[in-house]
Amino acid sequence: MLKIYNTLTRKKELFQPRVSGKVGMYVCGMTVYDYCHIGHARVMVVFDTVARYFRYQGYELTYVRNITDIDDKIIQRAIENGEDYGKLTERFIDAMHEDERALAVLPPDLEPRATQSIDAIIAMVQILIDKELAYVGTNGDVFYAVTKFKDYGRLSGKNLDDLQAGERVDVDLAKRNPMDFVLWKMAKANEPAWDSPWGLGRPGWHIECSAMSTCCLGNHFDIHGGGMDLQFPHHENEIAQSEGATGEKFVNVWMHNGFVRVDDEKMSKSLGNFFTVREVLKKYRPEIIRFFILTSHYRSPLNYSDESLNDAKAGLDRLYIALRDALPDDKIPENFIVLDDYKVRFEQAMEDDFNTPEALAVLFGLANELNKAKKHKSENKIVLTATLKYLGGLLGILQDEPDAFLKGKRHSIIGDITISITPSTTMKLTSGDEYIDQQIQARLDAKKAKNWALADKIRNDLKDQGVILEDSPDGTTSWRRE
RNA sequence: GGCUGCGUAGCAAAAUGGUUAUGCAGUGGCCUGCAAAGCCAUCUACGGCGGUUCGAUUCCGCCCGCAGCCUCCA
Repeated sequence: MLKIYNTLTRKKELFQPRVSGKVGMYVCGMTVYDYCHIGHARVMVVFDTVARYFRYQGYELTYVRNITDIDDKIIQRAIENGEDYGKLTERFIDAMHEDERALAVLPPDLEPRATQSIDAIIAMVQILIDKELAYVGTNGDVFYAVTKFKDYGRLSGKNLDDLQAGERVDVDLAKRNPMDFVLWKMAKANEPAWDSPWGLGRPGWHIECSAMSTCCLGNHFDIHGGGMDLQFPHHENEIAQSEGATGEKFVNVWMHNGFVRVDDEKMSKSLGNFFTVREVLKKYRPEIIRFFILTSHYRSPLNYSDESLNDAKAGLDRLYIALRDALPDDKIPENFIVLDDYKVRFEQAMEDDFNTPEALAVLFGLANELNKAKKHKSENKIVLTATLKYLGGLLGILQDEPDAFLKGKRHSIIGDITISITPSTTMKLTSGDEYIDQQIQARLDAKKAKNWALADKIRNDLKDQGVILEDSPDGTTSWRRE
């Protein structure tokens, strides 16, 4: 029984798909004028995890995540760069897809772009004008008349009187009401523009999402997601546009993920306190970032710091160490069994509004059992390993070979350029590993000769290079990177 | 100012009206030549004040503190 917190009702609700066995989910994606930061990574990972879980539950999911590839910031950045805006957005779309692959985020089923949805946008604006929910302002821009939509403010718990009392809205003389928002914006000279009944221009941001979601999923669909900050005005405006245009209910469940913070402040471009995914990938491997994001509930704030990333690394190491040497060749048997009690606990956690921290606690419990089974040479270790890896897979983690993960460089071997590699290839063993094996052999010889001083020196030297040696009871030595 | 939400041990982070969260770190033990890893044990908690209750970290009220939104933002 899957329960999801619905922003619209501020309650956890039992999830009931509109059509039995099917789910339509739309998530507001990126505006592509710069590299993705960790906040964007959180949206991708959170909703990827949600999508994976729906599929695991047997739902036929259509997951749509749009791309905003035309807006003021894109135009401004293109001018600054002296670059064609289309070239600019192509570059950052490619970069986004690289980041996505690195984080083991499965691509959405559909990825509509605003610039490829202009016809649908114009059609929707026209309907809103016909229904007198929208009007052409004195400057030629088309605006939505907010007061004409009776439920305006319901999602964000605001009402128009309060908003106007806030007095933080620029007074735009072209609008009838300061809260009215733009649906179609007239183009200035040399700006990218599309022909429309109201003249050359481009769509407003909010109408893009209404048009694209409706195009892909129909007038009424199950889930709409995005960051907390989109609640108002973006999602509020989407409801006004879509319900205004179609006369139908727009979305059943609204899901909003919490922010990534730095020093207790929202990570954002405007504050300038953001870390891009590729920056962080220089220090930490992609799976560590994904694990870090999953350590907190998706609606809670997530504080970004080196300390928390190091903790994530340590936790993930523990899981991989448990998986290491659990099976003769690290291969899960073909017809493996998943231990039911762990599976049930894991599912209970996930079905309680996607409680990934709790789900991870189940994995740690499993790791503890597995370590004991290994110690006692119990055959149970096979089924425990299979279960741990299987449940980890549902979260998009623990799919690497344990040795590849543990011996992989702490930071990705990818420079600025080649992040477009899958997580497992980033873990490829490097040539320096032969040297490590030689040193381990030398140390084993020294140990045999009871030359502890030499043995310890070798171990300490390797430690200084970030390599940790671990002797096992059978006389062999394994190693991993710090 | 209005509207949301949050405040859990050294750090991170869940659940819960009475019973072990979990991870990292610390302490003691086992294991080890010594370590590391692992296993066992263990110390640190529920912002403050009231109320409801046999009993509240958990429900209610007030206060304090923090964050987000009210303008583009995941």
